[in-house]
Amino acid sequence: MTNTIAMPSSETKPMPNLNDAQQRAIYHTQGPMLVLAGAGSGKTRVLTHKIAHLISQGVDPSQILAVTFTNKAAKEMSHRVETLLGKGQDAGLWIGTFHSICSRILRREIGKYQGDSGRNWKNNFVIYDESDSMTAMKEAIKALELDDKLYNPKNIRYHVSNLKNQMISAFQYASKAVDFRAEKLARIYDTYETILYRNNALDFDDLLKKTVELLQQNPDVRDRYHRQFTHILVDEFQDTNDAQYEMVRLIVEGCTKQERMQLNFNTLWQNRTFTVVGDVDQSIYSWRGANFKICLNFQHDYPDSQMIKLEHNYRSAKNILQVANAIIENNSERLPKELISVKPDGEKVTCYEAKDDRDEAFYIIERFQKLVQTGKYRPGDCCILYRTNSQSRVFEDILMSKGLSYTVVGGIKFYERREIKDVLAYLNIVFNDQDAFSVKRVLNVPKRGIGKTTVEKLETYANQNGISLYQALKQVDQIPDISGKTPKAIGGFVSVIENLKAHVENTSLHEFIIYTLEETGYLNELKMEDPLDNDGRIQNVEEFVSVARNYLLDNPEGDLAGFLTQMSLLSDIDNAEPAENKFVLMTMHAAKGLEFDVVAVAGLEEGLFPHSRSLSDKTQMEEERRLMYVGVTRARDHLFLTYSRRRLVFGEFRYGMPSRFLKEAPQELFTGNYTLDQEERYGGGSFDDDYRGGGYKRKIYGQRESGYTSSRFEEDEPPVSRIRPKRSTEVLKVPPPNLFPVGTRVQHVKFGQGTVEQVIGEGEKAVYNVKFDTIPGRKLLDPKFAKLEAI
DNA sequence: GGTAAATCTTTTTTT
DNA sequence: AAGATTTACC
Repeated sequence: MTNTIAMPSSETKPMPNLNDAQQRAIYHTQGPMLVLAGAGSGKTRVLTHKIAHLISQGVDPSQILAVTFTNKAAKEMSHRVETLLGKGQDAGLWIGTFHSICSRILRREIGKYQGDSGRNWKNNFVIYDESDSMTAMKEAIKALELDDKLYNPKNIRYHVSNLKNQMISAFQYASKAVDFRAEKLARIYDTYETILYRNNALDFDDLLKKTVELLQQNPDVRDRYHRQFTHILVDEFQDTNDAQYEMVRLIVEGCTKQERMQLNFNTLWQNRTFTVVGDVDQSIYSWRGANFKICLNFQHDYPDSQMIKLEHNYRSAKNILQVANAIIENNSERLPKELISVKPDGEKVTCYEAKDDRDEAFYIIERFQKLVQTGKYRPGDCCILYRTNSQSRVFEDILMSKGLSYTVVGGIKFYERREIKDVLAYLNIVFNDQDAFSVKRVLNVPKRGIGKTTVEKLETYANQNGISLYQALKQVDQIPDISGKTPKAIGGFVSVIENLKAHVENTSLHEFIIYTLEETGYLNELKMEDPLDNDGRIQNVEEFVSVARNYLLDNPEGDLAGFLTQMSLLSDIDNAEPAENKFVLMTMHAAKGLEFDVVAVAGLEEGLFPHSRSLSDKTQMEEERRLMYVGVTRARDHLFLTYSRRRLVFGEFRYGMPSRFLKEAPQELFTGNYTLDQEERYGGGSFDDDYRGGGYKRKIYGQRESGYTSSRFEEDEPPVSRIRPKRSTEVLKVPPPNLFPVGTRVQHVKFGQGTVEQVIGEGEKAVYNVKFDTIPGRKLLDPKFAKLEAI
């Protein structure tokens, strides 16, 4: 980093190493501004310098609100501001994700929030993650005695989440319900809300929605934050959703949407900064409610806003950037822009066709090793990117077998592990004993002899008497049906919790967690279960204690509330320690905002990337393409793009065609063994015969021969697909292999037209998973029996 | 109420 | 193929 520059004392003395557009973005501090910042254009630098500039101009840090996309980005940004200004100079700055900023506001103000049907949360609310929210949704559907086949909890949760992101309440949704199903949905939504309310819990979407409603309902609260935050900056603006935008708008303008008409923007913008930074081409979270049209509409919402484009890319070699530019040009919904690379051409982009997923992993890892051997790169500079988390497995297997160390970012998150959730459940109960989910989770962990039927009786009693589950536990003696040893066991649990409650005040956080682990007998049970800690559970629990200790070191004022909040909102990427001796693996979503010298994008196959769920929808396909753009633009020096002819999914081989994204790039920028042309691929001959080696290509091929022998022979002739073993001996007309590759449009006599989403099994035994346009769900069809025609 | 066996489900991306 | 969840039996 070249950030050893002193801050200028006035606006007339520009900072060195910043280009003209960057400087204009930094020094414009009056009024709204949209910064369209392409990948690698120094967006983070602009934001940090702008914050530092504001503070150096006398703005109190507590007047600045900076919103980032991840907690890690927040941490990094405040660190960089400190580097620019000196330690502690940024004290009081509000910086964090929308979710963490909203929790901070709600912890203070939720008492003033008026929920529907008089539901008023208390400030010791707990935050439910996706799985808790899922449990609540299942409970809601069950409570209404609805069939969870017809009302799929996952589906409905997704639907409710979307409604919340659009600020639509159950009540509002019910009033507009047009059919029977919508009415039921509204009922489920409302029941779900009731369950969360009874547990004094909020889900992720509530953090945003309830903050917005709080600000709408209370002019005094709104005005307080409006006065405080005179300088607001939002990063990754293209991934903002409606609720988030409305929250920012409420604080920036200090008025409701209705009052907005009378607002005098001329006076509003005096000494007020509102800067949003984004790149429409990198909008990859629409499935989470993000709406990049907010970005496109910004100038319409704020006609007096300034707009600045950062179009110089300081990150990627020219060849890499050209590939990215060529691919993204295939999107129609975008603001035209061409990123200009300031770096040399660099090497050609390598495109590799692997025999299978293992071959692909071997190839990438060996190429990475070669680059590390040159001494120019460390393993930590090399990153493997993929579409789905499940793809990490093959890479991990092979890295492990080679004895190489690696970090997987994402996937199973630390705090989603069973033992961590158990400990967190105890802490949650101490903090908020209304949280019935946590009570249920650990009531019998460690085993206390309290079973399912007992829990059901307790719940019934609690519901009948309008008390919380924990209150019911306390009154167990008055519940007629529970007898024998059970009341004593329950009493034991209650006294453990009461004992913990008595200790929480005067014990430091990590000591309290250790106390909890011992007092509850949880640690003992772990030790009994697995004395050698083969599963690493004890280690994870110990790690958790360290997490708490670190939290206290970072936040000297921190308490249980703050710790629990942070634990709920922390994502895996936030914890990812940059270790220079470890290869990095992650999804392209997780890679947003990061950069690496060496990058491989793996699994470039139709149906995987672009994902099968996006094949038939133009909007979704464009989002996949933006994701590809994000992946490619992570690379500084070297880029590998790979795909496999077949891959093991759910224990079956699946066949795919090379991703369309590869074909969208100018082929003269590629090198490698690829064959993207379908006619050539199926014109006859095996893959190996088909190989047309040139100098460089042959070298790769040679490596492959020597390096991947074991994988080639072990897997070359896989056991016959098990999908249709019974009929396989019958003499039938055999369709050629991959008659209908993934993505093919097909016609069926009965079902009409559809798209092939998967090919399961090999050649003649292949069956095709087809999504028909008019029928919900997918149909598994065998062309030997079903009349299928490509159209 | 607890265990072992059988069966179902998973893989889109995440605050 | 692996994990989670449900069921069957003690």
